[in-house]
Amino acid sequence: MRQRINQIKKELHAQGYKLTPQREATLTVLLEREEDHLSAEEVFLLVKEKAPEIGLATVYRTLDLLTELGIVDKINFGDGVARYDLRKEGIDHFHHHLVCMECGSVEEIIEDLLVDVEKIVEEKWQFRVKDHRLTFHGVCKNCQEAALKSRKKVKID
Amino acid sequence: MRQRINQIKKELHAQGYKLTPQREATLTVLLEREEDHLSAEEVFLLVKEKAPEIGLATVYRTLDLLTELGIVDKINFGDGVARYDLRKEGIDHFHHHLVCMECGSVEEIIEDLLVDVEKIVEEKWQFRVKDHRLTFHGVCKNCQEAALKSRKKVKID
DNA sequence: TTTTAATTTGATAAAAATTCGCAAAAAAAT
DNA sequence: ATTTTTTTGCGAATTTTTATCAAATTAAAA
Repeated sequence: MRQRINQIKKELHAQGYKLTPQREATLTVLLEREEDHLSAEEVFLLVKEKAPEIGLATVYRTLDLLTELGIVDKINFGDGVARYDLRKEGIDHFHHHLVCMECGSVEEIIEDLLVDVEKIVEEKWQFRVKDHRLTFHGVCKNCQEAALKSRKKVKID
Repeated sequence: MRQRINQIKKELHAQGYKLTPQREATLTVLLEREEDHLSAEEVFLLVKEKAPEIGLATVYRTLDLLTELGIVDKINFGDGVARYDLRKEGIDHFHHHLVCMECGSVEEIIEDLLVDVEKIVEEKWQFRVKDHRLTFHGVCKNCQEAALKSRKKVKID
């Protein structure tokens, strides 16, 4: 993790920005909760535990900055809040989400499923693809099983 | 267009809702600007031209209702506003977007590019896919050409 | 056709998320 | 040590969306 932060520190410096304590605290939170998809507010609350003096605006500014540098992805699942997602090391842009319509859970897929599709888009629409967002909405494994169980229960009753 | 509205009227009635003049005006706007991706505010202004007495809240309510019934898709390109997009007739969910990072234009693709990908997701992650959102970010044809031209110009200067 | 009940609406207030303005603090450059 | 630049924290302001509620509209019942 230290190493990862150092890497990002370099990227910041390369663009003329500094790794301030506030920015480091924010990054630490993002790293610690890499699996999650935190909103700015959520990041703020978590950072506050480490550095109580930090302001919400600073968190927003930091997240903006990291987004601009391509260190995090700003995503939106349609619930009215922006969420921030640390990019995996070495991976350009390929990472997708499975959003469960029942329980709201968000699972991540780190596999590139779109190589062929991108090729089609580039050729057929003459569109130079730089990045993409792919989200599937549906029912996760858990909820499928839960639904099955509760249906069985109803039958018994 | 009349026909399309009538079809939707039936869908509304089937769910116990009425096609009020306000709702019809909203639908008309959505139909007239099918190519665009209007925000609630934009829809509101356009509807106001036809029916000046309409309130913003009603437009929001109507768009919500239409979203719930699956007549429109609520999408979010990350610019902080929800946009609403009439679904094509007969087409379930397959429609994607090309968002240009230079000029902000949004092009629509009405082709299903994800049949294979969905199959993989269903199998590998045991996730029952109901819908998806796929957006490509990149540079549109126009901007590519413009960039080419301006580069040539610089060379001449 | 009048009465009654249920839906829908418009206006405005309220809420939620994000950005702005600006003086103070911190860091870097001179 | 001073000056300049960046960054921060705070609160106010903005923006987008939702909630409230009485009035208007529509459908149903009598």
